[in-house]
Amino acid sequence: MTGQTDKPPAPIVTRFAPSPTGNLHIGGARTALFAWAFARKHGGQLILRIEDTDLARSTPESTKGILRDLKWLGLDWDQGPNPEADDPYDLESQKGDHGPYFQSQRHEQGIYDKLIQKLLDLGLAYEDEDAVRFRMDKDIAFNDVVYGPIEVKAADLEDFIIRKGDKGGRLPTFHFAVTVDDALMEVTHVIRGQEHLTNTSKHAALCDALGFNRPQWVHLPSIMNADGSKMSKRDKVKAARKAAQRIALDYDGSIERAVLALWGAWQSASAIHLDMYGEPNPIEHEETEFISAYQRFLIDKEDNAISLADLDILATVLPVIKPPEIEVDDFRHYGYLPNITLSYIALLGWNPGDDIERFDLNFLIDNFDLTRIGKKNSQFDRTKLAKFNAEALAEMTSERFIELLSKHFIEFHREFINKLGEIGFQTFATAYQARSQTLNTPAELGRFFVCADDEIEYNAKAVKKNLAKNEGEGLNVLQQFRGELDACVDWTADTLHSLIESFVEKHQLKNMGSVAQPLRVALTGNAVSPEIGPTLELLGKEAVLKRIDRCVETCG
RNA sequence: GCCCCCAUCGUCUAGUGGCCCAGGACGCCAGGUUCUCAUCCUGGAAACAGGGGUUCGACUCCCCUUGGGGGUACCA
Repeated sequence: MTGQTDKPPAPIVTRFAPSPTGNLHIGGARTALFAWAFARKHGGQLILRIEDTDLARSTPESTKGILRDLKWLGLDWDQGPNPEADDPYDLESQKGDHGPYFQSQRHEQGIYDKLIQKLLDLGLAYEDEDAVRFRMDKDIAFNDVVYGPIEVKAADLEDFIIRKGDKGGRLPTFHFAVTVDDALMEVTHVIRGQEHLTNTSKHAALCDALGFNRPQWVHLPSIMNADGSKMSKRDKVKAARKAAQRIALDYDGSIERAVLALWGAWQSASAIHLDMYGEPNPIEHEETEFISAYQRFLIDKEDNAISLADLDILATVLPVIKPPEIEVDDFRHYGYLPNITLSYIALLGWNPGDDIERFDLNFLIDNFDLTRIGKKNSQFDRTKLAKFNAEALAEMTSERFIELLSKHFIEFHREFINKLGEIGFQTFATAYQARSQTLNTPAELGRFFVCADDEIEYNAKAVKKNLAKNEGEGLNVLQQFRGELDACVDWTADTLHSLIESFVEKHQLKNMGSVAQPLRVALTGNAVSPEIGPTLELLGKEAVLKRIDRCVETCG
């Protein structure tokens, strides 16, 4: 009996190894997702390792941000920093037997220096001023699971730095640290972005020199912008700056005057808020804070990415700024659901092989397969994501939708909750569920629910079509129906709906729209709102009558 | 410049020599349902980058061109 041949298969170990130089990018999220799905599919392990060997750019805040973003997405890991720990750097709290999981800490433990010395002793590396270089003098061939066999000739290779000099704190470079850590942590599958494909020859050579087994390399095609350019956080700055410059140009190109005008707008908006709610605007800014945020993003330095906090400050008075979603946190901000975002990005470069596109994470785990990863870069299609998101929002129970929406609004659109109250907010949520692409949609479309009654601006086209046409037919209906509303004692959606129905019948009007449309213009300034019943109920009798009177006065 | 990689509807993709006058999804267009918007239903337009080979037969294999991406850092 030779049971020996039936060795248990080697456990799969994957890792996600971001460098903490900013928030988690949507491309990074997909890399993490694939590493996660592959490990889960095979009952293996996922390691989270923080590659903070760039002293100048790495920050603890970025590490925390990445942990937060992964948590929001719902991705977990078996080894690495503990997301629940107050200080993720704390050695005691890190999970796993192959720690520490921060490269800066591994460096402090001498892990890299010991192996660099070994290479030096073997004559495979040499000192170059205060740095150390590795000799690349042989042809290198390796296999990539996605891209197949790759060969690089020695002539095209150069000796490269494996340990930085004093300037870089004598830390190992990325190439050295990844190779060593992947081997020491017993990683079997290195899943990462395609930008590392060419450099993999360095890692293969290093593995050989150090006597490590080479892992399986799995390089993923890149995710690009809709115009085919590389998707990067700079896009956000570009969009914001463009909008800001457009505004500045409206003020004779004088930035100082644009800033003053914006600040004025901000202050009057705050005053209105105080007037409406009897309490100060929950988002408060100092004048200096506001101006410096504005100036920071006008500075023409693309690497200097604007912070989300700065954007928030500006976005409160610059509704025109809607930067493209690039980072995971942006998607949260704009109200996309984490699981939908994940299943959508899974489709960028991977598919289950049949026509199934709507699937959940369990389906992904069951069906994920490295051989079905494509080679072509793909462009990120926000419209398609939005559609998937809208479907998910529409399908869920209204209880669930209310729960998610109120969570989102407490964080980002507090004023709606303050104004509508708990019960009103539920009605509001239900009214918008089927109309929402994201959790932000109700805030965008339902602005009129929270603005002051005398703040409604009447859209000329809507007025013409629904009020003025046929010698003021709509206006007449509006005035007549106002009497019915004034007399209404049971101010609920159902009653109000019936009220319109019987009014239509009594006056032999064409349909509900004959009343609902003039009402919409009076209440919202436009011809669009949720169903008229709930809209009336939410606004309340007093506001409805006030708005009708003002509309008749203004448009009559 | 040099090196590596990639190439099917606008976009994400299915397709591994005959099942393909190329299928699905998002978007788009037209019509229908509807109090507006959205949803929903029905239908439609829309692609194998170009040129050479190989083969009885190429979207599928090979070569070239073109286009795109990446690398060429004491960034990762």
